[in-house]
Amino acid sequence: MKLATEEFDRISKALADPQRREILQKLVARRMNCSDVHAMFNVSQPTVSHHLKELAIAGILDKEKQGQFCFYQVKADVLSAYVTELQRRLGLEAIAVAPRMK
Amino acid sequence: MKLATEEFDRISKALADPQRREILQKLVARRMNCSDVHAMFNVSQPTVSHHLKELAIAGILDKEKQGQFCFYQVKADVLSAYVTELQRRLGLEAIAVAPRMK
DNA sequence: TAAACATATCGATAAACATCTATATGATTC
DNA sequence: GAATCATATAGATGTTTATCGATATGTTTA
Repeated sequence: MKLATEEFDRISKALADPQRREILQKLVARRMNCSDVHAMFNVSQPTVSHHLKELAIAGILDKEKQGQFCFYQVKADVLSAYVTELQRRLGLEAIAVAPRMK
Repeated sequence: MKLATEEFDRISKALADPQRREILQKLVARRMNCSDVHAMFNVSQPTVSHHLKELAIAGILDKEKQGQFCFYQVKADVLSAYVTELQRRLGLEAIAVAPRMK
């Protein structure tokens, strides 16, 4: 998977906010819905919703509606492609990067 | 080299601006001074100076004064540490990441 | 020493953005 | 169907930030 420059920059921006980065890290550990995430941080529910949306728009979260709940989970392949592209742009040799096993 | 969270976040922010990212990429290719960089982009000299400063503060550029010139070059070890830490936080297995040979 | 050059800083401006409260929308339950 | 719960949207606010022109500072050259 090859990321276009706009996608790459969008992801970089999505990762640049510490609050959003922390939310993302929680979702790396496990798939969660909005209120699960909300319960983990001292920010309002709309703020969480906003950050999840940004991460989803950037393409690194998958959004899945189940009844009244809305589950978000990381797209490991996109994250992997991002890191690979980052290494390329930074002139770092990537010998290999693979998604962690479940 | 292990990056603290503040250093990590600072680097993430430094990489998040497209203009700054492009400047950084030029410096990955070769060490340059401020006016060399300025000549490559359609932004003012103070803007270039500002971005270089941000990248240096984030710890990913080394600043070396030579007479009236000021050379900047990437710190490959810091970039490498950043990518490794990013992989860790994103749950991606890094099999190996090494600075490119000169 | 004056002029030219390289870089940094100052102060201003406009845009982006993180956050909030209030509210709307949609799904479940009693 | 009314109340409750989950999530999203709207609108406002304060902060950060990318950018600029003007200028200061320091270095080289004529």
